[in-house]
Amino acid sequence: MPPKKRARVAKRSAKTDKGAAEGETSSSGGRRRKAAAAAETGGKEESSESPASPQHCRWLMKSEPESRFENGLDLKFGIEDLKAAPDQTSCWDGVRNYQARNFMRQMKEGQVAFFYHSNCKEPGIAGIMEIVKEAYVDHTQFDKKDVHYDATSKPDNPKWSMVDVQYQRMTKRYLPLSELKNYHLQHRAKGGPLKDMALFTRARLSVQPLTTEEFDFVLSLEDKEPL
DNA sequence: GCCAACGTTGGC
DNA sequence: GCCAACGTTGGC
Repeated sequence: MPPKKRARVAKRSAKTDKGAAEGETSSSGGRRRKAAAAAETGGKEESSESPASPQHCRWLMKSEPESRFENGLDLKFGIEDLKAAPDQTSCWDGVRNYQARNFMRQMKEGQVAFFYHSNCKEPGIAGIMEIVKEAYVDHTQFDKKDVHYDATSKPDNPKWSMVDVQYQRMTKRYLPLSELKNYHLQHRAKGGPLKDMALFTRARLSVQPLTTEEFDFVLSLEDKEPL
């Protein structure tokens, strides 16, 4: 991903878009590597089981809340940073993984997503945000100074997209990965809403879909004891 | 800091 | 189109 970075990570304030259009899949002419080309088409491998992708409406997006430097730039962007942004809104830039990008392209304004803290002391869900601007060109792919610069992407056919998200609220309590994992294992053994949760079945995906059942169950945990 | 899992690259 | 090598993600 980014020049050696995580595929998640958002940063700075949004509202700065201007990219307007963007569009689709752009599968350019065919010289792309096949894995990439396949991933880029989206639909297919992302839902290997269902020919017609389910149409997701809830999401989970990962970002690192603790400082970590790359090329002298801090990748830190936790929920507190989103909350502190102008209008509590930010673009979610820096995603450099096709599946994650494709999921972002499916996002609709008004949908909600969990803000997940990754690669930190205690990974887990910290809060909830709302998608306030649908997919448009991620400008950082063209910025040589940016950690997520992608020399292979050209302005006349951008590879990467981003969305804008707005802080909604913190969850009533932090929901640690360890707790979610306990439920996942439990549900996998005896059945339950988290049995196929992407956080565990596709651990490296930085932008992932949740079914409403998964989302509601996870959210119900904020009113329960830490387990 | 380690390293398993897995996505991407690129030779053939 | 296969697949080994390589690079990244992210928990622990």
